Amino acid sequence: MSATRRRELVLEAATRVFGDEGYAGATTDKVARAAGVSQPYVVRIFGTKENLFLEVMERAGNRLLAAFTEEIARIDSELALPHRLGLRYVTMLQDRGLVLSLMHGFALGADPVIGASARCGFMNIYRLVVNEGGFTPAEAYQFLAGGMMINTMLGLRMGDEFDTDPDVRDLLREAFPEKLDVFLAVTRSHQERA
Amino acid sequence: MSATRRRELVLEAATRVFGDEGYAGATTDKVARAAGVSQPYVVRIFGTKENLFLEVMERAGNRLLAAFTEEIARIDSELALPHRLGLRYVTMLQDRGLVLSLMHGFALGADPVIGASARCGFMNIYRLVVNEGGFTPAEAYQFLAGGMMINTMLGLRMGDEFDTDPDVRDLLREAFPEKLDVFLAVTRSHQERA
DNA sequence: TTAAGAGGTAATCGAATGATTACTTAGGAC
DNA sequence: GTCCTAAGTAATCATTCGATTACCTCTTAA
Repeated sequence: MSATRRRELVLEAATRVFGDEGYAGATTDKVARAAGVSQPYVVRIFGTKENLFLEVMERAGNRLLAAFTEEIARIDSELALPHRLGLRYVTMLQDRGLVLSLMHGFALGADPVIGASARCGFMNIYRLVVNEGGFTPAEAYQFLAGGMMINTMLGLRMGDEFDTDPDVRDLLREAFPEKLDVFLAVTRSHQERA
Repeated sequence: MSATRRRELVLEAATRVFGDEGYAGATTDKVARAAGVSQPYVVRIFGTKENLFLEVMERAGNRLLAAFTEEIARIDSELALPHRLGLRYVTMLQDRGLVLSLMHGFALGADPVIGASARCGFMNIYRLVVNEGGFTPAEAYQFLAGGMMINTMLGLRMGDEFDTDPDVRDLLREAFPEKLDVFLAVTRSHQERA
Protein backbone atom coordinates (compact mmCIF):
# COMPACT_ATOMS: atom_id res chain seq x y z
CA MET A 1 0.00 0.00 0.00
CA SER A 2 1.18 3.53 -0.70
CA ALA A 3 2.68 5.38 2.23
CA THR A 4 0.25 8.27 1.94
CA ARG A 5 -2.78 5.97 1.95
CA ARG A 6 -1.41 3.99 4.91
CA ARG A 7 -0.71 7.24 6.70
CA GLU A 8 -4.31 8.32 6.26
CA LEU A 9 -5.58 4.98 7.61
CA VAL A 10 -3.38 5.35 10.68
CA LEU A 11 -4.65 8.90 11.21
CA GLU A 12 -8.24 7.68 11.08
CA ALA A 13 -7.50 4.93 13.58
CA ALA A 14 -5.61 7.33 15.82
CA THR A 15 -8.57 9.71 15.75
CA ARG A 16 -10.82 7.02 17.14
CA VAL A 17 -8.34 5.85 19.77
CA PHE A 18 -7.44 9.35 20.97
CA GLY A 19 -11.13 10.22 21.03
CA ASP A 20 -11.88 7.30 23.31
CA GLU A 21 -8.85 7.42 25.59
CA GLY A 22 -7.41 10.89 25.38
CA TYR A 23 -3.82 11.82 24.61
CA ALA A 24 -2.11 10.27 27.62
CA GLY A 25 -4.48 7.33 27.84
CA ALA A 26 -4.01 6.25 24.25
CA THR A 27 -0.96 4.21 23.27
CA THR A 28 0.81 3.92 19.98
CA ASP A 29 0.19 0.19 20.19
CA LYS A 30 -3.58 0.61 20.39
CA VAL A 31 -3.45 2.94 17.41
CA ALA A 32 -1.34 0.43 15.50
CA ARG A 33 -3.74 -2.41 16.26
CA ALA A 34 -6.72 -0.30 15.24
CA ALA A 35 -4.97 0.54 11.98
CA GLY A 36 -3.81 -3.01 11.36
CA VAL A 37 -0.10 -2.21 11.34
CA SER A 38 2.76 -2.73 13.77
CA GLN A 39 3.51 -0.32 16.59
CA PRO A 40 7.01 0.62 15.37
CA TYR A 41 5.57 1.59 12.02
CA VAL A 42 3.19 4.07 13.61
CA VAL A 43 6.13 5.65 15.40
CA ARG A 44 8.17 5.71 12.21
CA ILE A 45 5.47 7.46 10.23
CA PHE A 46 4.87 10.22 12.75
CA GLY A 47 8.12 10.37 14.70
CA THR A 48 6.53 10.68 18.13
CA LYS A 49 3.17 10.08 19.75
CA GLU A 50 2.89 13.80 20.40
CA ASN A 51 3.35 14.51 16.73
CA LEU A 52 0.67 11.99 15.85
CA PHE A 53 -1.78 13.66 18.22
CA LEU A 54 -0.98 17.06 16.77
CA GLU A 55 -1.74 15.76 13.29
CA VAL A 56 -4.98 14.22 14.50
CA MET A 57 -6.07 17.54 15.99
CA GLU A 58 -5.02 19.50 12.94
CA ARG A 59 -6.86 17.11 10.63
CA ALA A 60 -9.99 17.31 12.79
CA GLY A 61 -9.87 21.10 12.88
CA ASN A 62 -9.46 21.27 9.12
CA ARG A 63 -12.42 18.97 8.56
CA LEU A 64 -14.60 21.20 10.68
CA LEU A 65 -13.34 24.30 8.91
CA ALA A 66 -14.01 22.72 5.52
CA ALA A 67 -17.54 21.65 6.45
CA PHE A 68 -18.42 25.05 7.88
CA THR A 69 -16.87 26.86 4.93
CA GLU A 70 -18.97 24.76 2.58
CA GLU A 71 -22.10 25.46 4.57
CA ILE A 72 -21.41 29.19 4.64
CA ALA A 73 -21.08 29.15 0.85
CA ARG A 74 -24.45 27.46 0.38
CA ILE A 75 -27.22 29.78 -0.72
CA ASP A 76 -30.00 27.29 -1.47
CA SER A 77 -31.39 27.29 2.03
CA GLU A 78 -33.86 29.42 3.87
CA LEU A 79 -32.51 28.42 7.29
CA ALA A 80 -30.41 30.85 9.28
CA LEU A 81 -26.68 30.21 9.17
CA PRO A 82 -26.18 29.44 12.89
CA HIS A 83 -28.90 26.87 12.62
CA ARG A 84 -27.38 25.31 9.53
CA LEU A 85 -23.90 25.19 11.06
CA GLY A 86 -25.33 23.50 14.14
CA LEU A 87 -26.98 20.82 12.03
CA ARG A 88 -23.79 20.35 10.10
CA TYR A 89 -21.84 19.95 13.33
CA VAL A 90 -24.13 17.19 14.56
CA THR A 91 -23.72 15.43 11.24
CA MET A 92 -19.97 15.43 11.75
CA LEU A 93 -20.31 13.55 15.02
CA GLN A 94 -20.66 10.47 12.84
CA ASP A 95 -16.96 10.77 12.09
CA ARG A 96 -15.96 8.77 15.12
CA GLY A 97 -13.46 10.45 17.44
CA LEU A 98 -13.18 13.62 15.39
CA VAL A 99 -14.65 16.06 17.86
CA LEU A 100 -13.70 13.97 20.89
CA SER A 101 -10.03 14.17 19.98
CA LEU A 102 -10.41 17.92 19.76
CA MET A 103 -12.20 17.99 23.11
CA HIS A 104 -9.34 16.10 24.75
CA GLY A 105 -6.94 18.61 23.23
CA PHE A 106 -9.01 21.48 24.57
CA ALA A 107 -8.42 20.21 28.09
CA LEU A 108 -4.63 20.13 27.63
CA GLY A 109 -3.95 23.84 27.29
CA ALA A 110 -1.31 23.56 30.01
CA ASP A 111 0.88 21.54 27.65
CA PRO A 112 3.09 24.04 25.81
CA VAL A 113 2.94 22.46 22.37
CA ILE A 114 -0.44 20.71 22.41
CA GLY A 115 -2.02 23.71 24.10
CA ALA A 116 -0.76 26.13 21.50
CA SER A 117 -2.08 23.98 18.68
CA ALA A 118 -5.43 23.50 20.39
CA ARG A 119 -5.90 27.23 20.98
CA CYS A 120 -5.03 27.91 17.37
CA GLY A 121 -7.52 25.33 16.11
CA PHE A 122 -10.29 26.67 18.30
CA MET A 123 -9.72 30.27 17.26
CA ASN A 124 -9.70 29.26 13.59
CA ILE A 125 -13.30 28.16 13.99
CA TYR A 126 -14.18 31.36 15.82
CA ARG A 127 -12.54 33.48 13.13
CA LEU A 128 -14.31 31.58 10.36
CA VAL A 129 -17.81 32.13 11.69
CA VAL A 130 -17.08 35.78 12.46
CA ASN A 131 -15.15 36.77 9.34
CA GLU A 132 -16.78 34.52 6.72
CA GLY A 133 -20.09 33.71 8.39
CA GLY A 134 -20.83 37.25 9.51
CA PHE A 135 -21.47 36.23 13.10
CA THR A 136 -21.25 38.87 15.80
CA PRO A 137 -18.95 37.90 18.68
CA ALA A 138 -22.09 37.23 20.74
CA GLU A 139 -23.49 34.91 18.07
CA ALA A 140 -20.13 33.17 17.73
CA TYR A 141 -19.98 32.66 21.48
CA GLN A 142 -23.43 31.15 21.60
CA PHE A 143 -22.66 28.88 18.65
CA LEU A 144 -19.41 27.68 20.21
CA ALA A 145 -21.02 27.19 23.61
CA GLY A 146 -23.61 24.93 22.02
CA GLY A 147 -20.80 23.02 20.37
CA MET A 148 -18.97 22.55 23.65
CA MET A 149 -22.17 21.28 25.22
CA ILE A 150 -22.60 18.77 22.42
CA ASN A 151 -18.99 17.68 22.88
CA THR A 152 -19.68 17.11 26.55
CA MET A 153 -22.80 15.06 25.87
CA LEU A 154 -20.76 12.96 23.46
CA GLY A 155 -17.77 12.62 25.76
CA LEU A 156 -20.01 11.58 28.64
CA ARG A 157 -21.74 9.02 26.42
CA MET A 158 -24.88 10.58 27.77
CA GLY A 159 -26.89 8.85 25.07
CA ASP A 160 -26.35 5.57 26.91
CA GLU A 161 -28.82 6.78 29.56
CA PHE A 162 -31.43 8.13 27.17
CA ASP A 163 -33.79 5.22 27.76
CA THR A 164 -33.20 4.91 31.49
CA ASP A 165 -33.21 8.49 32.81
CA PRO A 166 -36.05 10.88 31.93
CA ASP A 167 -33.93 13.88 32.93
CA VAL A 168 -31.29 12.81 30.42
CA ARG A 169 -34.03 12.61 27.84
CA ASP A 170 -35.16 16.16 28.59
CA LEU A 171 -31.62 17.48 28.45
CA LEU A 172 -30.72 15.74 25.19
CA ARG A 173 -33.90 16.95 23.57
CA GLU A 174 -32.78 20.50 24.32
CA ALA A 175 -29.24 19.88 23.12
CA PHE A 176 -30.41 18.24 19.87
CA PRO A 177 -33.74 19.86 19.01
CA GLU A 178 -33.66 18.37 15.51
CA LYS A 179 -30.95 15.80 15.03
CA LEU A 180 -31.43 13.83 18.23
CA ASP A 181 -31.77 10.67 16.15
CA VAL A 182 -28.36 11.24 14.65
CA PHE A 183 -26.81 11.66 18.10
CA LEU A 184 -28.45 8.51 19.39
CA ALA A 185 -27.31 6.59 16.34
CA VAL A 186 -23.76 7.78 16.97
CA THR A 187 -24.09 6.68 20.59
CA ARG A 188 -25.15 3.22 19.55
CA SER A 189 -22.36 2.84 17.04
CA HIS A 190 -19.87 3.79 19.76
CA GLN A 191 -21.24 1.11 22.05
CA GLU A 192 -20.47 -1.58 19.51
CA ARG A 193 -16.80 -0.79 19.99
CA ALA A 194 -16.78 -2.36 23.46
CA MET B 1 -1.07 14.96 61.26
CA SER B 2 -4.47 13.34 61.47
CA ALA B 3 -5.33 10.96 58.67
CA THR B 4 -8.48 12.84 57.72
CA ARG B 5 -6.64 16.15 57.46
CA ARG B 6 -3.85 14.56 55.42
CA ARG B 7 -6.41 12.92 53.21
CA GLU B 8 -8.00 16.27 52.49
CA LEU B 9 -4.61 17.78 51.61
CA VAL B 10 -3.91 14.95 49.19
CA LEU B 11 -7.34 15.41 47.60
CA GLU B 12 -6.64 19.09 47.07
CA ALA B 13 -3.27 18.34 45.51
CA ALA B 14 -4.78 15.61 43.35
CA THR B 15 -7.44 18.02 42.14
CA ARG B 16 -4.76 20.37 40.85
CA VAL B 17 -2.68 17.61 39.26
CA PHE B 18 -5.62 15.87 37.60
CA GLY B 19 -6.89 19.24 36.40
CA ASP B 20 -3.59 19.98 34.72
CA GLU B 21 -2.75 16.56 33.31
CA GLY B 22 -5.97 14.60 33.11
CA TYR B 23 -6.62 11.16 34.56
CA ALA B 24 -4.17 9.14 32.50
CA GLY B 25 -1.57 11.90 32.31
CA ALA B 26 -1.38 12.43 36.05
CA THR B 27 0.69 10.08 38.19
CA THR B 28 0.35 9.14 41.81
CA ASP B 29 3.90 10.35 42.27
CA LYS B 30 3.09 13.85 41.02
CA VAL B 31 0.11 13.96 43.36
CA ALA B 32 2.28 12.82 46.23
CA ARG B 33 4.91 15.46 45.54
CA ALA B 34 2.25 18.16 45.27
CA ALA B 35 0.83 17.05 48.60
CA GLY B 36 4.22 16.71 50.27
CA VAL B 37 3.93 13.01 51.04
CA SER B 38 5.39 9.84 49.59
CA GLN B 39 3.88 8.06 46.61
CA PRO B 40 3.10 4.81 48.46
CA TYR B 41 1.15 6.75 51.04
CA VAL B 42 -1.13 8.23 48.38
CA VAL B 43 -1.82 4.72 47.10
CA ARG B 44 -2.45 3.47 50.62
CA ILE B 45 -4.96 6.17 51.42
CA PHE B 46 -7.05 5.69 48.29
CA GLY B 47 -6.31 2.14 47.24
CA THR B 48 -5.92 2.86 43.54
CA LYS B 49 -5.33 5.83 41.29
CA GLU B 50 -8.78 5.30 39.79
CA ASN B 51 -10.34 5.51 43.23
CA LEU B 52 -8.47 8.73 43.91
CA PHE B 53 -9.76 10.25 40.70
CA LEU B 54 -13.31 9.20 41.51
CA GLU B 55 -13.04 10.92 44.88
CA VAL B 56 -11.65 14.05 43.25
CA MET B 57 -14.58 14.17 40.85
CA GLU B 58 -17.11 13.48 43.55
CA ARG B 59 -15.65 16.17 45.77
CA ALA B 60 -15.65 18.68 42.91
CA GLY B 61 -19.25 17.87 42.03
CA ASN B 62 -20.32 18.25 45.63
CA ARG B 63 -18.61 21.62 45.90
CA LEU B 64 -20.48 22.85 42.86
CA LEU B 65 -23.76 21.49 44.18
CA ALA B 66 -23.19 23.15 47.54
CA ALA B 67 -22.35 26.51 46.01
CA PHE B 68 -25.36 26.45 43.69
CA THR B 69 -27.65 25.29 46.46
CA GLU B 70 -26.49 28.18 48.61
CA GLU B 71 -27.02 30.63 45.77
CA ILE B 72 -30.49 29.28 45.06
CA ALA B 73 -31.39 29.81 48.73
CA ARG B 74 -30.29 33.44 48.68
CA ILE B 75 -33.13 35.92 48.51
CA ASP B 76 -31.28 39.18 49.04
CA SER B 77 -30.53 39.75 45.40
CA GLU B 78 -32.42 41.36 42.59
CA LEU B 79 -30.43 39.51 39.94
CA ALA B 80 -32.00 36.62 38.05
CA LEU B 81 -30.95 33.19 39.25
CA PRO B 82 -29.22 32.01 36.04
CA HIS B 83 -27.15 35.15 36.15
CA ARG B 84 -26.24 34.66 39.80
CA LEU B 85 -25.32 31.01 39.27
CA GLY B 86 -23.09 32.00 36.38
CA LEU B 87 -21.26 34.53 38.52
CA ARG B 88 -20.92 31.98 41.26
CA TYR B 89 -19.48 29.46 38.81
CA VAL B 90 -16.79 31.87 37.67
CA THR B 91 -15.89 32.51 41.27
CA MET B 92 -15.33 28.81 41.75
CA LEU B 93 -12.71 28.76 38.99
CA GLN B 94 -10.36 30.12 41.63
CA ASP B 95 -10.39 26.69 43.22
CA ARG B 96 -7.59 25.40 41.07
CA GLY B 97 -8.31 22.21 39.14
CA LEU B 98 -11.85 21.82 40.45
CA VAL B 99 -13.73 22.27 37.21
CA LEU B 100 -10.84 21.06 35.05
CA SER B 101 -10.81 17.70 36.80
CA LEU B 102 -14.51 17.45 36.09
CA MET B 103 -13.94 18.40 32.47
CA HIS B 104 -11.37 15.65 32.05
CA GLY B 105 -13.86 13.24 33.56
CA PHE B 106 -16.54 14.43 31.15
CA ALA B 107 -14.35 13.31 28.25
CA LEU B 108 -13.93 9.80 29.66
CA GLY B 109 -17.49 8.56 29.37
CA ALA B 110 -16.22 5.48 27.53
CA ASP B 111 -14.62 4.25 30.74
CA PRO B 112 -17.21 2.09 32.51
CA VAL B 113 -16.58 3.26 36.06
CA ILE B 114 -15.30 6.80 35.53
CA GLY B 115 -17.94 7.42 32.88
CA ALA B 116 -20.79 6.34 35.13
CA SER B 117 -19.59 8.62 37.91
CA ALA B 118 -19.11 11.55 35.55
CA ARG B 119 -22.58 11.21 34.06
CA CYS B 120 -24.06 11.04 37.54
CA GLY B 121 -22.20 14.16 38.65
CA PHE B 122 -23.28 16.08 35.59
CA MET B 123 -26.91 15.13 35.92
CA ASN B 124 -26.88 16.08 39.60
CA ILE B 125 -26.16 19.66 38.54
CA TYR B 126 -28.87 19.53 35.91
CA ARG B 127 -31.38 18.17 38.39
CA LEU B 128 -30.49 20.80 40.96
CA VAL B 129 -31.09 23.78 38.71
CA VAL B 130 -34.31 22.26 37.37
CA ASN B 131 -35.82 20.91 40.59
CA GLU B 132 -34.53 23.43 43.12
CA GLY B 133 -33.73 26.40 40.89
CA GLY B 134 -36.92 26.24 38.89
CA PHE B 135 -35.10 26.27 35.54
CA THR B 136 -36.92 25.00 32.49
CA PRO B 137 -34.99 22.33 30.58
CA ALA B 138 -34.20 25.01 27.99
CA GLU B 139 -32.82 27.34 30.66
CA ALA B 140 -30.83 24.52 32.20
CA TYR B 141 -29.39 23.63 28.82
CA GLN B 142 -28.32 27.21 28.17
CA PHE B 143 -26.80 27.50 31.62
CA LEU B 144 -24.85 24.26 31.25
CA ALA B 145 -23.70 25.16 27.73
CA GLY B 146 -22.25 28.38 29.07
CA GLY B 147 -20.50 26.38 31.74
CA MET B 148 -19.00 23.98 29.23
CA MET B 149 -17.77 26.95 27.22
CA ILE B 150 -16.12 28.41 30.29
CA ASN B 151 -14.53 25.04 31.02
CA THR B 152 -13.13 25.03 27.52
CA MET B 153 -11.71 28.53 27.81
CA LEU B 154 -10.06 27.47 31.06
CA GLY B 155 -8.79 24.15 29.72
CA LEU B 156 -7.33 25.85 26.67
CA ARG B 157 -5.63 28.45 28.88
CA MET B 158 -7.17 30.90 26.45
CA GLY B 159 -6.46 33.73 28.87
CA ASP B 160 -2.77 33.39 27.99
CA GLU B 161 -3.53 34.98 24.60
CA PHE B 162 -5.77 37.76 25.89
CA ASP B 163 -3.12 40.40 25.37
CA THR B 164 -1.79 39.09 22.07
CA ASP B 165 -4.89 38.17 20.05
CA PRO B 166 -7.75 40.66 19.63
CA ASP B 167 -10.13 37.87 18.58
CA VAL B 168 -9.42 36.07 21.83
CA ARG B 169 -10.22 39.31 23.61
CA ASP B 170 -13.56 39.60 21.84
CA LEU B 171 -14.45 36.00 22.59
CA LEU B 172 -13.50 36.15 26.26
CA ARG B 173 -15.46 39.35 26.73
CA GLU B 174 -18.53 37.47 25.53
CA ALA B 175 -17.81 34.45 27.71
CA PHE B 176 -17.19 36.56 30.82
CA PRO B 177 -19.38 39.66 30.44
CA GLU B 178 -18.82 40.62 34.09
CA LYS B 179 -16.16 38.59 35.79
CA LEU B 180 -13.50 38.71 33.09
CA ASP B 181 -11.04 40.04 35.63
CA VAL B 182 -11.56 36.97 37.79
CA PHE B 183 -10.91 34.66 34.85
CA LEU B 184 -7.75 36.52 33.88
CA ALA B 185 -6.53 36.41 37.48
CA VAL B 186 -7.09 32.66 37.52
CA THR B 187 -5.17 32.40 34.26
CA ARG B 188 -2.22 34.25 35.73
CA SER B 189 -2.18 32.18 38.90
CA HIS B 190 -2.09 29.05 36.76
CA GLN B 191 0.89 30.33 34.82
CA GLU B 192 2.93 30.63 37.99
CA ARG B 193 2.75 26.84 38.33
CA ALA B 194 5.15 26.34 35.40
C1' DT C 1 20.15 -10.25 -13.07
C1' DT C 2 20.64 -7.45 -9.81
C1' DA C 3 20.79 -3.42 -7.17
C1' DA C 4 18.17 -0.11 -4.84
C1' DG C 5 14.53 1.86 -2.56
C1' DA C 6 9.95 1.68 -0.44
C1' DG C 7 6.86 -0.55 2.79
C1' DG C 8 6.83 -2.92 6.72
C1' DT C 9 7.85 -6.10 11.09
C1' DA C 10 10.17 -8.78 15.10
C1' DA C 11 12.92 -8.16 18.86
C1' DT C 12 14.33 -5.43 22.29
C1' DC C 13 15.62 -1.54 25.33
C1' DG C 14 15.33 1.99 28.95
C1' DA C 15 12.43 4.73 31.50
C1' DA C 16 8.22 5.48 33.92
C1' DT C 17 4.43 3.94 36.75
C1' DG C 18 1.06 1.77 39.96
C1' DA C 19 1.31 -1.14 43.49
C1' DT C 20 3.38 -4.05 47.39
C1' DT C 21 6.26 -5.15 51.28
C1' DA C 22 8.77 -4.33 55.08
C1' DC C 23 10.38 -1.09 57.94
C1' DT C 24 10.51 3.27 61.05
C1' DT C 25 8.90 6.71 64.23
C1' DA C 26 6.00 9.32 67.40
C1' DG C 27 2.64 9.37 71.06
C1' DG C 28 -0.53 7.72 74.46
C1' DA C 29 -2.52 3.95 77.84
C1' DC C 30 -1.47 1.04 81.38
C1' DG D 1 9.19 1.62 81.09
C1' DT D 2 6.81 -0.85 77.63
C1' DC D 3 3.46 -2.09 74.53
C1' DC D 4 0.43 -0.81 70.90
C1' DT D 5 -1.50 1.76 67.35
C1' DA D 6 -1.54 5.29 63.88
C1' DA D 7 1.16 7.90 60.48
C1' DG D 8 4.42 7.58 57.18
C1' DT D 9 8.56 6.13 54.18
C1' DA D 10 12.44 3.50 51.60
C1' DA D 11 13.15 -0.05 48.65
C1' DT D 12 11.56 -2.71 45.21
C1' DC D 13 8.71 -5.30 41.83
C1' DA D 14 6.16 -6.31 37.56
C1' DT D 15 4.22 -4.09 33.75
C1' DT D 16 3.63 -0.99 30.28
C1' DC D 17 5.02 2.17 26.85
C1' DG D 18 7.48 4.96 23.46
C1' DA D 19 11.25 4.48 20.86
C1' DT D 20 15.27 2.16 18.42
C1' DT D 21 17.65 -1.26 15.77
C1' DA D 22 18.12 -4.62 12.65
C1' DC D 23 16.02 -7.17 9.53
C1' DC D 24 12.65 -8.78 5.81
C1' DT D 25 10.14 -8.58 1.28
C1' DC D 26 8.32 -6.88 -2.47
C1' DT D 27 8.54 -3.89 -6.84
C1' DT D 28 11.05 -1.61 -10.39
C1' DA D 29 14.58 0.31 -13.29
C1' DA D 30 19.13 -0.28 -15.42
